[in-house]
Amino acid sequence: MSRRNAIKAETRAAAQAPEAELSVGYLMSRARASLLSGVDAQLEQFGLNAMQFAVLKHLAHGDAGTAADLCRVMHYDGGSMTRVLDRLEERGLLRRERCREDRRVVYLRVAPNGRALLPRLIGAASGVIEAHLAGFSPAETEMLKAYLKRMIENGHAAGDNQDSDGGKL
Amino acid sequence: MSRRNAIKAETRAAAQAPEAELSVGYLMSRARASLLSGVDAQLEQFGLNAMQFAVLKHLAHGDAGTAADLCRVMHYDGGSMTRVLDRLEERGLLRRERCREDRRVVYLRVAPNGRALLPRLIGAASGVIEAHLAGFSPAETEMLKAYLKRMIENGHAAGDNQDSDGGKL
DNA sequence: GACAATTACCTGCCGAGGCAGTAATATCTT
DNA sequence: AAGATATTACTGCCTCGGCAGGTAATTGTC
Repeated sequence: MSRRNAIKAETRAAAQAPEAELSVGYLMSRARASLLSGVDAQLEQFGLNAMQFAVLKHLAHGDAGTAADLCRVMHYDGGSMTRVLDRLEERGLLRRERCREDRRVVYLRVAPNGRALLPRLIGAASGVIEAHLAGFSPAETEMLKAYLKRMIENGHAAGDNQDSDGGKL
Repeated sequence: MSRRNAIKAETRAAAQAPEAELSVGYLMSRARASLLSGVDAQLEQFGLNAMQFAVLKHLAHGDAGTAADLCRVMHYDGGSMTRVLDRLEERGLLRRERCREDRRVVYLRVAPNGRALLPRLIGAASGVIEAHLAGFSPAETEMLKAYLKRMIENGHAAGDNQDSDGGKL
């Protein structure tokens, strides 16, 4: 009944209304959601989700050796990280090993299982990203990444959220 | 001392490893999170969050008149939408009005309160986005948006997630 | 008119992520 | 040495968003 498909479609050539930039955030949310759900769908066959995969990848790559490092590198919450690691350990893809010199620390080691699985995980996840970047020239992909990095740095500078990494990413 | 400092940091500058594209998703998540938390922080003074604001804006702009329309336009879950609308109604920014011809439908009307508040909300939210886009030329902003739209369409085509809109966006 | 299918809205449930607080350990200050 | 501070990992608690189910109302089919 009456359904008005009133999608205004935002005459794109027109003057920049003050809320015009809002669509950037909107588009980013949508693109990210599509990416994420695609990766999750691909990884479902392995019983993992995107976050668990990302953690495993960072660990295998040597980006971090402890949960705290991982949180700093990935800008991720410590409490949630504990639960992600629990899951990876349950799955037998990861081992926790208490450090002897500093008994607060728990070293994280990717189990052989996890290391063996990783290539397939990377393949599945990369496939989704590549599909989303279909038609992008390498230069365009780099441009997109550069834009995103600039936005992140701008947000960082604006103090919206802060953390004390050196800014190297 | 004898701490482990195992952070490798691995300046991986070049060579497109298969997981290189993964950083696109990573950067998008970070940029979006920064944007979102910034907007939420700005809107906190009004007792609203980004989603509630977005809904109010869409309604005021005439993009939708019912919850179902809103969900289609914003690609948002119906159950969650109910709760967002509950909150807006509690705050007195929105009125629900049952349709007489089709008693399933509830019309959503922005209350005078909400309409009066909206400019300030838009200002606060736009400020955050503008801060994140500092240094972007209009052409660059448009380029970024175009990239994001292409990614969304690609994801749509890949069937990662689907919905039956005409593909106009 | 009776039945199925669809639509709109709402509710319950679950996983995910952020935040605060805790216990254990290590480091710094006095 | 003793207390204050910091760090690591972990645990509740909260909100949010997606999904499945449920009810009411409309539409379509026979």
